[in-house]
Amino acid sequence: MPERFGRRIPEPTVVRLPVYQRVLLELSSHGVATISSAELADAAGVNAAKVRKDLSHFGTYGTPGTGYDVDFLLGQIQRELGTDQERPVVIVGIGHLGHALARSQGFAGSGFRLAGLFDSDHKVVGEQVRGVRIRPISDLAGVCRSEKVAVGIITTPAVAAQEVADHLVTAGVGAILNFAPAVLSVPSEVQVRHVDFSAELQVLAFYQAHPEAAPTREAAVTLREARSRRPGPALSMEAGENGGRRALSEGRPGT
Amino acid sequence: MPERFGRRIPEPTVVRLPVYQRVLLELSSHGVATISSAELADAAGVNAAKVRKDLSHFGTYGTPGTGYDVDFLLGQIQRELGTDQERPVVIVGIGHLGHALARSQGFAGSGFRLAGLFDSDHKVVGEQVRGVRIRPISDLAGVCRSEKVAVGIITTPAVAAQEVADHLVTAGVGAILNFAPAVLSVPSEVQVRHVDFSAELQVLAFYQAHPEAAPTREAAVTLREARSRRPGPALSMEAGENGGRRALSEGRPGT
DNA sequence: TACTGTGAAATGGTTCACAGCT
DNA sequence: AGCTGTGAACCATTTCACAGTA
Repeated sequence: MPERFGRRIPEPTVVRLPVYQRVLLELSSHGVATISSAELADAAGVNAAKVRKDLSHFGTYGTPGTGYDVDFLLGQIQRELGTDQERPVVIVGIGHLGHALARSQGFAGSGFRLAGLFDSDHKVVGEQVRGVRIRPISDLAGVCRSEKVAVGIITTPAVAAQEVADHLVTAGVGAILNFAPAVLSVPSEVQVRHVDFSAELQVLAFYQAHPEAAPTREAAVTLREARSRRPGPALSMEAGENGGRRALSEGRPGT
Repeated sequence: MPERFGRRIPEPTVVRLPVYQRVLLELSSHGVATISSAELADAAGVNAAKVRKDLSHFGTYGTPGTGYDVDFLLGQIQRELGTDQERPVVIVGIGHLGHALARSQGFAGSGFRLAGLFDSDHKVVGEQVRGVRIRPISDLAGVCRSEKVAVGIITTPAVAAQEVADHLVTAGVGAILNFAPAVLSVPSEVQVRHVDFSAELQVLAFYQAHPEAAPTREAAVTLREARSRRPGPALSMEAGENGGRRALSEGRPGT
């Protein structure tokens, strides 16, 4: 029996769920009906054991001898991730990056809704991005409370980040995605994730300068390659012209 | 003796290096002369043992009984990260995100130089961002080769990402920072790091929906708090008015 | 005394390998 | 025959705890 919750879910597992979700979404749109852990692993750039172990934390979703039903598994993952509900988020700091995130496609379809944009600069307050008005920081706490905002995104300069985080925490926001290059100090019950563009560049540069110190990476494979490297027809980009849903590696049709 | 290279450096260690660097940069600008592993750990949001183990991979930089010399340690970390050299990078896909990254401060001071901007859209080709002209993708390989580009940044839509990655690899670019929501398939000697904004949001949402499954986080502390929680004077924002460089937790002056 | 550097122990995540199901 | 789910083995990283040094 799978470990039906109460248990801790490893962070690396949770990080991989959105990747599986994306692959399954694409497979589903191509009319693929079932997929094995090995194929899903190829497409996600991980290995098959990891896929199976990851999924086993949530339930028994596969069928021995066949694999996983794409649409069913997709539904389960979306349920776990809460992609079905709409979580309100705010972005604080509407510079170029804040603008870019506000306009990105990452919200719709991933279960998030832009509940507010905030900036301290009087010159941008009042502007609209995607139909959402930019408000002054003084409105932040009020909006977070009234809209029950779950996640706050910080895209301010580093010097302002801690102050904004304090406002968010005070307003009851329980999760923060921080793009500012600063370490935030928040109560331990608040979740924080840090996205640091220049740190990522530096990590790449480091391993480039010291190849002998580099970890060995697992090679990923495109969906098309995942299919062609295993027995089965090539993955067509025109979804299922034969009408029926297919397994990713069923026997060649018409032979 | 510290393990003087040849050895593998754990990825988590490399990821923390830029964080230490940033903290030390700030300490240095405040005129702080020395810092203990415990204080650096507080400011970086990690624990002291981790700081010491991380640094031990590179050399013996500390002084028992005293701690680390801020400027010396900063210099060593910058040397390890190669922050002293200027690495040329290109950005492919100059939408809102590409624009934002091109304009960001993350390049200068982190050891990177914008060597080229590329987009497939004829409408933006020819525009300038930060004095760098946007060129067509057909110029990509040529520029990468002639400028010896080390790192390629992909900020295209997901569908274009693999094709761009192929171009970069062909042109000899050995490291890719991928912002597109797609798993890239590249030769194993090419380093890839993936920054996925909406996946990060989903991870936060997941742990918010399942608090019982959440990992327990280590609480960080601001530089100011790091100092005040330990015996010593408050960290002043006006750098060293007493002229001399100070330890972060030296005894109270004038008592 | 106060701190670093580091073996050794503990933890946590990954991979193996196979029993069991379809 | 083929593939899942999962204990057990393995490996990497973190944390402990302390000998050694300024």
